[in-house]
Amino acid sequence: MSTTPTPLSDVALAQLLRAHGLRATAQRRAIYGLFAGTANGHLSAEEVFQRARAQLPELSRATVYNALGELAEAGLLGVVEGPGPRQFDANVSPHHHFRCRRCSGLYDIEPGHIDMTLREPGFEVERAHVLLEGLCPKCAGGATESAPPRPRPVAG
Amino acid sequence: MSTTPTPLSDVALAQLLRAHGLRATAQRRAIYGLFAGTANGHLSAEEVFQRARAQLPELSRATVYNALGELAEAGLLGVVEGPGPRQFDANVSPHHHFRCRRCSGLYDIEPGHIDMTLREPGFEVERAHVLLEGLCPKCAGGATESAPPRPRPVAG
DNA sequence: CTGTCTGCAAACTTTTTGCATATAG
DNA sequence: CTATATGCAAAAAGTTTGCAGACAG
Repeated sequence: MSTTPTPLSDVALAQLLRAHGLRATAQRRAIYGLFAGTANGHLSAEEVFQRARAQLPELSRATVYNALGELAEAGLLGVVEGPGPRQFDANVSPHHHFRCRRCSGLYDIEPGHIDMTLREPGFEVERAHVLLEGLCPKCAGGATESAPPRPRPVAG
Repeated sequence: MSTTPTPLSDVALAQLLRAHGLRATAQRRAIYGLFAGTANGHLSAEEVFQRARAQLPELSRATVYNALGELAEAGLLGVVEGPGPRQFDANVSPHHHFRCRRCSGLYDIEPGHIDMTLREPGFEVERAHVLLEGLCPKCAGGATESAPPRPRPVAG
């Protein structure tokens, strides 16, 4: 139940960003630094905004949303959708999640620890949901790879 | 990849609702009828609103949201969270989902068909996410079962 | 320099809420 | 009858967008 507890230096952050094709702006460094630093953190856009603003009072929400989206697309952050605001996850290795119905806390669950009846002690699973994402037969077949990344859902 | 294709009668709908502790109002019958009728449907609140309004022009969105929430809580509908609007699912038996990155289509995946590399032919899985919900050790232990059902997330 | 990123403000989508009226049981 | 559900309208929450100016490379 943990992630890399590596508080990255500002230079290291910049390198990481560039290595992933992103310009190393102060905003992105601060934002990604929150994750790289605090490790196993799950943060919402709003939480990121609040914390990053401590270092960059000028920071705007739009930039936070942009940056988080880019970091996620670049593979530096994971995204967890569910009830309530989207959560961004410092842990990008394949793993799952447990969300508490009462406190809404989000916990990492290692792949090996899951057999649909969860061996992780202490957790009382009431509902398990697997959501796969990718291309459906309609879209995968013959389609010319290039389309709106997120055309407002329609549920086929 | 299917659900009960049973177009329930109005009386049957009413009975079902009452059996689950819900008053059988015209609105709820119309709304739940959409699911019980069209079977394997995944519908967003907005889609439900549009379709149900055909029968009940007075119907309001607030009522749709209320009804869907109650139906879900009663176990008559499943809920699928993800990118975009929440989807309500007529299929309440344990199963999973596949969402297409391109068209956002949502497909039922039977439990047996999933081994994290999906044997369902035609689907190209790019991302698999398991989200478990229930009570975490903090909340399960000693806690006096009674708390806000959905206290705005905080991600512990 | 030049293309990308930022901040601002405004819009948009989805969902929730308060309150008076209507209706199921 | 009475508690519960509805409709309306307004607001909240979360996210996206357009555009002029700033900054990384």
